[in-house]
Amino acid sequence: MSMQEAGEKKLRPARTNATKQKLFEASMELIGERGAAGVTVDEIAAAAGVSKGTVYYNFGSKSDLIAQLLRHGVDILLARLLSVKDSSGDPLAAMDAMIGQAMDFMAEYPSFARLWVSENWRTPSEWQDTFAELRSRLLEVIGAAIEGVAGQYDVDESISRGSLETAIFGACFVVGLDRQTYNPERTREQSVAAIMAIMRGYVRK
Amino acid sequence: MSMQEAGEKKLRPARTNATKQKLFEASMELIGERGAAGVTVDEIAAAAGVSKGTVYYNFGSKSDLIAQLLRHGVDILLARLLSVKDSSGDPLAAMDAMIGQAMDFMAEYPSFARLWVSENWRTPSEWQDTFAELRSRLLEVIGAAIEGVAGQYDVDESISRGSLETAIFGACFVVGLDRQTYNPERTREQSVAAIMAIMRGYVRK
DNA sequence: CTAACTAAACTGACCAGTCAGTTCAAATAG
DNA sequence: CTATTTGAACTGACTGGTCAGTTTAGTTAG
Repeated sequence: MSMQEAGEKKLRPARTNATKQKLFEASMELIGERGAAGVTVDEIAAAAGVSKGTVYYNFGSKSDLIAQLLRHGVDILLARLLSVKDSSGDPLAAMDAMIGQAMDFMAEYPSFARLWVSENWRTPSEWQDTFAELRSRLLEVIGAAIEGVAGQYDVDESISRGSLETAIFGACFVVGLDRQTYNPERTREQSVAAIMAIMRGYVRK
Repeated sequence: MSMQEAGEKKLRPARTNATKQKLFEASMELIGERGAAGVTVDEIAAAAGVSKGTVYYNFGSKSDLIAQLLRHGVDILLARLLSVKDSSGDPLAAMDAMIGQAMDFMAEYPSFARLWVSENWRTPSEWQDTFAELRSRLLEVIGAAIEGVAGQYDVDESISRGSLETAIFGACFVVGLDRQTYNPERTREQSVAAIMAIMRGYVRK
């Protein structure tokens, strides 16, 4: 479950980046399992094989660690979504590929997905602004993909673009998590197909 | 935000039921906002206008309170979903009505929805079994509605029933919560339409 | 040499759960 | 009709423990 660099944080002493990486991995795992409030800084430090002081040397606070964790995860997800090139020229196929990427991400970083759905709709929350920003970055990408479909197919304009984005975005998280938690036998393709039903219902018959 | 009786718990001294009700309402609100781990029993007691001891008199533990809270909420949601009578004879219309009921529920009890998505995919969790049971009760109802559609329309059999249930179920929560948190201007109808796109993509053109 | 890290002790706030005691409405007795 | 008893419902101070964050003096690696 390695979270390779996605955000290229300026070149700082190698040790620091390695340490931050270990802390990201450890805290992602623990927080995904037991929730942000349910995990102690001592546990995170221990799981990362690092002392507590190091956590505070690298991050200002537990809250700050989690905020950076959220950005880190979204950077990775975004990179994957953007890696989808619409080579075939069919925007529906591109959409399919993107949802596939999302499913892979959920399977690889289920803890991130759990953290996201656990804290995303909390109000007020310490990470409200972080979530708002990250959410809109993600919805932008999905919105562009829908835009692509709308440009090349006859679509049901009575369906609001925003609600559609939300439904797809949300379905990716929920279907991905449900697969991991309750239905491990479900295949990636089945999951993608179910979510793609939204798009097929969006384009006119 | 009153949670009227849904489960008709045997006739017990009036005071206790009233107290439990107040505790349900108060804890639903607080836990929905700050998460199960982020709320103290003292706060819940204070918000319900009751002493801490009363919480422990009525519930065995904080954990037990939350488990009962989950059941309580699901009872209400189930009652609403089941209130949809397929009077028109069109299973797609029935589906539409059910999703509408779900949207109303999410708007009325957003805190329940937040609690659900916050804790549902935690593993291991104190409420794992509770969630598994409640989840299957809910999916059963949605599954029956899909069954109805499949019986009367030509449907894309390549889409797995289970994944479809999950996608719709999850989309209801996510779209409902997103509306409340980020897009209050979105109408109930827009939300229902977006989710119904899944169903329209499921039936053959 | 110095930034990164360690180890361990410490502070102050917070919190789940307990328990001895109080309230009061309804039942029973006189 | 009044006095007494009962017990379910409730109270809130208290206990034992936890945890975020700080500090400090020393160690390691680049």
